[in-house]
Amino acid sequence: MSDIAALDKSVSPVDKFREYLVTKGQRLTREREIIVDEVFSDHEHFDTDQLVARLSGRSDKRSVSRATVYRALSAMNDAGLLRKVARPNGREVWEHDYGYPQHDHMVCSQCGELFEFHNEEISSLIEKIASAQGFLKTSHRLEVYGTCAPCRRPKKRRNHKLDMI
Amino acid sequence: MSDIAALDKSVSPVDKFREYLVTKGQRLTREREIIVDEVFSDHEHFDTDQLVARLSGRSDKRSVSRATVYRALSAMNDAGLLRKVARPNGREVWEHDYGYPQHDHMVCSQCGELFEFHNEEISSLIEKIASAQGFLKTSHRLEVYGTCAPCRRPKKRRNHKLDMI
DNA sequence: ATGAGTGCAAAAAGTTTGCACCGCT
DNA sequence: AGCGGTGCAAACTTTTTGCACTCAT
Repeated sequence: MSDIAALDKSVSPVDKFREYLVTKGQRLTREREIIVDEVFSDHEHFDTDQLVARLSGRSDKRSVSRATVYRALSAMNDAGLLRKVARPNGREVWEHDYGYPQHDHMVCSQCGELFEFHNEEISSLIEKIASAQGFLKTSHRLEVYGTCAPCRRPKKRRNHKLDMI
Repeated sequence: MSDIAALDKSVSPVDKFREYLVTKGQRLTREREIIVDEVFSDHEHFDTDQLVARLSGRSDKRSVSRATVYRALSAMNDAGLLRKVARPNGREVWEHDYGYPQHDHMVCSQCGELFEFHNEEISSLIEKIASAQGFLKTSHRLEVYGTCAPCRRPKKRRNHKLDMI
């Protein structure tokens, strides 16, 4: 059901958002469209402030205020377009939840890098455990912490994102 | 190794904390001891503000300031006594990580209730996936979202924590 | 037209920090 | 004495909100 919709690439993120907004009696404004465009222009993880930096204070007609970005992200989250994920150092990060296969994350405590992985067994196992307790699962969030392969071989120093804070 | 220590009930949280502090050249002050006592007096999840409310502004000799509570929680986290977990509605919550068996959480989106569960299969599966990618796992955090059993039978209204915000 | 949406600035919420004073070792 | 710790208040960071104006339907 929702899985099918989520994998149906024929409906663009913007259209998906519009569909959601309609059901809520809300509108797809120019600002919201700009934000969706920007957010889905690549598959990178991003935090709210990064997005605000990219969108606000522009000189052209594609500038959006901080408040509107916050409001839009919240709506996109409710619409199923985005979800919040792992924080390499306490910060929340957004990622696409629509048109992107289900996956989880490994977070390197050394360099802060995020690694995505998908495993069917885990999903079904979680599903099984939940239903066994009468819990109706809608989603899950799994983060594995530790040290990534590159950081485990200390040949030379690598990019320590965590140090850059 | 660290698993063994974590399950060794002969070392109290306070002692565990002292051990950690010594290695850091820090001290187990009266305030820190009060905080550890309070935090380990029961197994409930709590947020920082709740703890501050219980500890600051007291008239007796067991009053601790907000800043000190924040500083102590951070240290206890580093010491392995506490860890942050699921936020039923965006808030971070603390729980015991020391002397308490590994477990994960199901979060009810309806009432906000947290349900703990433990499953060995999941842990080993995660372990397997991580090492397959050369990732050295130290810990994980899994949250399952959905609707809990009580909230699924809509006989009558129940405590909606989420509404109380 | 009309109700939702936007920008701006102020306010809230949550957490950190500078500093003078306190106390353990 | 010397260094870490505490309390307090100010500063910060991040997110939310009130309000007058704008715009999508």
